[in-house]
Amino acid sequence: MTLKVAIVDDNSFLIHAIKEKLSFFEDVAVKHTSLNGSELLAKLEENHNLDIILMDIEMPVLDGIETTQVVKQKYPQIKIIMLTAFDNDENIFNAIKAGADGYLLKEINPKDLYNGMIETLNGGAAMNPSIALKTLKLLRNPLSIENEKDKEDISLSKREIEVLEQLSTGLSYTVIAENLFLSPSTVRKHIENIYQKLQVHSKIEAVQKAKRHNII
Amino acid sequence: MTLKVAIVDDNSFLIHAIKEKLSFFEDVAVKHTSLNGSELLAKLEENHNLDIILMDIEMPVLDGIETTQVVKQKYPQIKIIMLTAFDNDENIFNAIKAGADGYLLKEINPKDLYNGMIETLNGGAAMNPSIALKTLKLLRNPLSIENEKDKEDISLSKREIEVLEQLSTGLSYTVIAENLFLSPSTVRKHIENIYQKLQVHSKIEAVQKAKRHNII
DNA sequence: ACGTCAATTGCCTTATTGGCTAAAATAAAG
DNA sequence: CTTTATTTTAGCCAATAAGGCAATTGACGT
Repeated sequence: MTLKVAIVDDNSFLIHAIKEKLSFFEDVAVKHTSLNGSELLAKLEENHNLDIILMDIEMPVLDGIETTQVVKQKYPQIKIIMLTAFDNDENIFNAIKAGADGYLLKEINPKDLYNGMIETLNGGAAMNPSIALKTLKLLRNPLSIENEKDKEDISLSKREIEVLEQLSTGLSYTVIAENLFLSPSTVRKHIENIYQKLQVHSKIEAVQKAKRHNII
Repeated sequence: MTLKVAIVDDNSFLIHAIKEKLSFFEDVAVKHTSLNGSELLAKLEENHNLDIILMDIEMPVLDGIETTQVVKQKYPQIKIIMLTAFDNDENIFNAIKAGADGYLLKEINPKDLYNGMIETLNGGAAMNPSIALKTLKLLRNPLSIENEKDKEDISLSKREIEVLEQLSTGLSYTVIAENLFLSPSTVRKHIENIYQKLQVHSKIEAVQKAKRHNII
């Protein structure tokens, strides 16, 4: 069974270098490469039969963090390993939050890269030791996590937040209606509006997005 | 320059096994071994000229976590790698908090153990990929750190966890089926079984329970 | 008084979900 | 090579969710 890989990097020389490293391994097939996140997403729309994406972070149009977020949302089964030149804390943490399954540095040798990919496929995480240390530090220092520039301002009304709170516990429309002394129709309308504002289309997405934005 | 190592483990057979693994490497010298934390601390009082301590967690008298804390307090320059049979989240997190520089599993092969030690000495962190994954999960989901104690043993199959992962991003049955190259019926059956095992009756509840139990 | 906006409710239609039963194909274990 | 567990598929049915459209109420500020 060959390993289906995609590479995303705005530097075509580096793409070539990575392909070179992977060329040593018979069971690795580079399906396609992209110069930025949007290009990758377009290709995934066509065909998402991939095992691993090797992703750069600094890219124009759509960077590696945002791309990771989108890909993980739509195709959680595809493993994503960040493969980047820099290893500053913010990048690392954001990549992890976005759902990256590993974080390696570009100067990695072919064998380690291959091993990392295999281990990731087998349900582990590929990590450069220096990166691993940073994650340990982040864990020791939970304060450093709380956090940065985020969030477009999403303004939900008081009532909408109440509904969202109930939603987050897994209750059905009718039960929420009973709890808040409303008609089911009202609850549904509120939820409809919440979906609008959060730009989502289901309970789970709404709850998760709200949690990420600290609304609930 | 030889690497000065100490081993702490209450099982003398395992100490022997570790020494065996290290014996392949010329530049590694096992300075002394101890059967528990207090014994180690006593030896360090005499002489703390050490590079690395390989430390078990489960030990009588003074366990690996507490010992790590004390050693790191008194001799922060000594690197400590937890070398243990178990990899439950609580142990990992506590070891990290205590100041461990790495976390490996006992079934590790000699070469990886050696590499891990070298990388730790060079300012990185030694980490088993499965452990690395757990640290990532802990970072993504800081809440799961607290609620570690109360986990009834929930055993989901590999496939069920995959499905659950997809569920957690808010995808519908049909999309999950597409992503995993399954029929929607299969996905639905898996989800049904997941609900059984988790004792829940909806997507949201399943995802939340799974998160709390650090399954995803 | 007027416009705006949050909150409220209803109806209709389609899509998705959850529960139940049944069974075949694989994979893992002994 | 059986036994066992996992993975796979399907069809049926009731309940729930989601999206669109229309409309009423009350509070707020200008």
